[in-house]
Amino acid sequence: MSDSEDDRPLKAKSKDTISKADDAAMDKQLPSNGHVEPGISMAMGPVEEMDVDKPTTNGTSSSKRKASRANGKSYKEASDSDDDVPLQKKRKTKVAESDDEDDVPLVKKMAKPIKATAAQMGEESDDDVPLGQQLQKEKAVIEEAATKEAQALRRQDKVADAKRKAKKKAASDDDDDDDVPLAKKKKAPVKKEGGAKKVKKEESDDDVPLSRKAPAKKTAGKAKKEETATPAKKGKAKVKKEEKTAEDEEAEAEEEDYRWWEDPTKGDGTIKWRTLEHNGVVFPPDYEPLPKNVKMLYDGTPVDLHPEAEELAYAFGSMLNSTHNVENPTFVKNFMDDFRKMLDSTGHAKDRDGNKVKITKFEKCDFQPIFNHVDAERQAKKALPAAEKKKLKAEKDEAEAPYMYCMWDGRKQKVGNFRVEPPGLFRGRGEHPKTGRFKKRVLPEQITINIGKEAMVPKPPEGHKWKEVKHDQEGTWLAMWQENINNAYKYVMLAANSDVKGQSDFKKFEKARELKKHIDSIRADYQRELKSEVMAERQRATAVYLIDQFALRAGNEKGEDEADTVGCCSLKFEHVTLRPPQTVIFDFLGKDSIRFYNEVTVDLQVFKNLKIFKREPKKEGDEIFDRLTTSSLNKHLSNYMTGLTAKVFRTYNASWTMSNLLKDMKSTGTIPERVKDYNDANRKVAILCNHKRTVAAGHDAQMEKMEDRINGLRYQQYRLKQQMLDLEPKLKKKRGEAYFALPEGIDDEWVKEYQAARVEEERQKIRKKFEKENEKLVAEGQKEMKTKELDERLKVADEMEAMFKEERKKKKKIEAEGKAPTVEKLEQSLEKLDTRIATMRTQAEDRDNNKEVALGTSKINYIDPRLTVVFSKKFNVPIERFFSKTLREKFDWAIKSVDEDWEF
DNA sequence: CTAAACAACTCTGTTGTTGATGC
DNA sequence: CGCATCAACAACAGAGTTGTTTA
Repeated sequence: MSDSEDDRPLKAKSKDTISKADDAAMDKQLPSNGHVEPGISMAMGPVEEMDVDKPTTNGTSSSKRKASRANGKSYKEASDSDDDVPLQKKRKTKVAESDDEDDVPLVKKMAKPIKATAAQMGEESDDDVPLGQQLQKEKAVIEEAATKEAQALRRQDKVADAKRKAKKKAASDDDDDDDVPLAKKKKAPVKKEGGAKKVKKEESDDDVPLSRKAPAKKTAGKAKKEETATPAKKGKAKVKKEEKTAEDEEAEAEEEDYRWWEDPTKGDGTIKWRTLEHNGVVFPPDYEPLPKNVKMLYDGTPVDLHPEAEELAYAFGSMLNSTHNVENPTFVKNFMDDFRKMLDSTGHAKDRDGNKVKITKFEKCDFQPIFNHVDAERQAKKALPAAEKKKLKAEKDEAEAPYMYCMWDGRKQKVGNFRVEPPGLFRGRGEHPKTGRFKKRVLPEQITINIGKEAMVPKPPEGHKWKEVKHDQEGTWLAMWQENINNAYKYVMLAANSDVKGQSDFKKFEKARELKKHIDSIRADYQRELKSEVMAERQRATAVYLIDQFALRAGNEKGEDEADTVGCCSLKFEHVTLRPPQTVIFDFLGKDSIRFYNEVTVDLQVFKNLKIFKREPKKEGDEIFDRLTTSSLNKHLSNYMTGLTAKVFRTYNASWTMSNLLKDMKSTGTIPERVKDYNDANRKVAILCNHKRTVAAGHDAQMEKMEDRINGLRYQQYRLKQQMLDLEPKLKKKRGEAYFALPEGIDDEWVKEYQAARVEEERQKIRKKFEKENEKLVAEGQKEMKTKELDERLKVADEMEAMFKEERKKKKKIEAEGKAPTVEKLEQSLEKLDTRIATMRTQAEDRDNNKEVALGTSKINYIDPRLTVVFSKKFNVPIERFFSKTLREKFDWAIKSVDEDWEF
């Protein structure tokens, strides 16, 4: 097959269309070319329902999905033999062999009859619904799908129409009240102006029409409101700033009872603010050259460096303890490249006699002196008296105070990241090709300021000027620059607890909730399109399936100079392994180079499709979805619902899962237990989203410690039992040998060690106490105690040791302890130990389960906070147990807006 | 008309700091 | 009660997604 028209001729591509014969061939489980693992069918057992997901028509309700994900079992017998059904619509759009042409225009494709759906629906059986009901349901769904499709078509036309109009009309701003997304309507004309403006500089800003017609009209109501509110508040805010005490802050919070989420004028619209005042950014401190006596060595010789070059050496030297970086060849190579370049441009290193030293080889560089110096400084800083530390912090806080807040439409708002990122060595994540390169200091000349037209522009540092000052009301950023490694944009924006961020967060979750209304038809559609003869369509349907079912990310294309990671659309041949009959194994690096590994059971059709997409001549390195891009996917999704994109599915599925888990929960028990119930649900969502973390360094040790403590308790139980025997030997017969035996996992060796540890512990305790008392005595000017006294005291431990020894020798004769011991009393202690062991076990399990799952990300970004508020109210757990202070501020809107009946 | 570039925003795990806890 | 330890938190900066503009 020749791919001559393709830009990347080496990449194999799928055919345009899939013939019936093609499809049929895939049914014979030829080990063919689809990289299929030999059949290992998994045991299939009944799967318990985990949530009350509304069953969807296709038998893949998300409840089953989740269950199958959780226990790795399939939920459906392979009963689906769709390909015997004649696909009557053999309407080939192209000759099968002509490759690489564009696909049929979307409209044409959409017009395809939905008969296939009907046929398919008929054969798939939803095992837990009676047949009669099932058929009815299916019929309804098919009809719905038909309507939806028609709607989608109409919508599409309209959008296209609107776009054409917009182009013609340019800046004219009349609204026709159709369902064309607002953003799109507005964006086109307004951005035109923006584009033109961009060429201009600050001084010509005056001729830019600030009062753009459209925005002015749109926000008229809001503006009025603001006019009355602003002056008063401004005045107060200023007074507050002078002496901001805790009480003031509180009073302010109380009077600031603005509920934007109830304000109908807030929300969409592209104008984000009317007035904006802020003080710009904080620059990192200038580089302070190292003291004269601290120098890096080259080939054993201390060398002098130009301060700019020294800054690089400093950057490398100060992270010598991070072997992960410093011993990474890419990191070292990139660093040395930049270091040498810097040396070339700033003049070479010199030895103490002023002779040039050409630094070339990393092996000859010794940064240890720099590290030692930095480390000493760090220690010194750490060792500073508390008062001193406090003072320094107060000074810093005061210096930064002006940058912490801005005035946004007259309201005081917290700024998120007002500090310009300091220079340093770039640490990409995963195997980033640019790791180790020097991220340069950002100069004011690179920074663009975005601020209100009337506001005072913050002064750049002495002798500098800003790159540009903008008044872009459509942007929510206050300042912006580009970093030199990837030319990535960096923005200074508001903090998460600000109104704007809250609003967009709110919108995000509302959008996810809206998806609920469309999800059934979307699922029905992709089920049908999984069998489309048009390759692009089939790939798209399969991708949507994966995104919906397994919470994959969209997966944009990535460049050569980025870490090699993928998402759904960019999955490659080697990332997906197929194991008949219908198991798919995903194994790839996703965002942040986090491994995504999942063995899942998929619909037979999906399995077959993946096999087709992997067909020859594709091989490792080739894309599975070669006819699909994230934009085409999102474009398709947006036909169902304004603003629907791949990422919305993640939000939707996460919140929907959480919602169902919480709905069914009857959390009783203590508050910690209820919190744990919540966290368990949280964890399921985190696993769904593949939110991982590296196992903490001390985790294993920690687990061992816990295990040891549990065993200690179990040994205590054993001793108690032996004591019972001491009191009542008959018990041995009554309860059986096993009852009195050493617990499993504990042997004589362990006991010996355990006892030795106890004895040692006791000794330490005594010594410590002794020393302390002595110190005190000295401090009071008295004589300290003799070592004899210590020895005397240590006798307690000696006795203990002797007793243990005796015990071990006699074997199983342990005398009952305590005053008036009875079997009953011992029994009681035994039970107490039982509960302690149980709680400790769950604690240990919990910790172990959590070792590589990060709960925070899903809590902060995916789970609708209102669900947490509902849980908190329903089960009477203070919200503080779930949301930290900052999170409570971020989710203020959620905390104040729902009662316990609210549903996602 | 694509593909790359530009732009702006969300999401992500790690790191440094802080506050609670246990001894 | 003072101290050390450790977990929880907030800050951080890199890595995605999405949409628009330009070559």
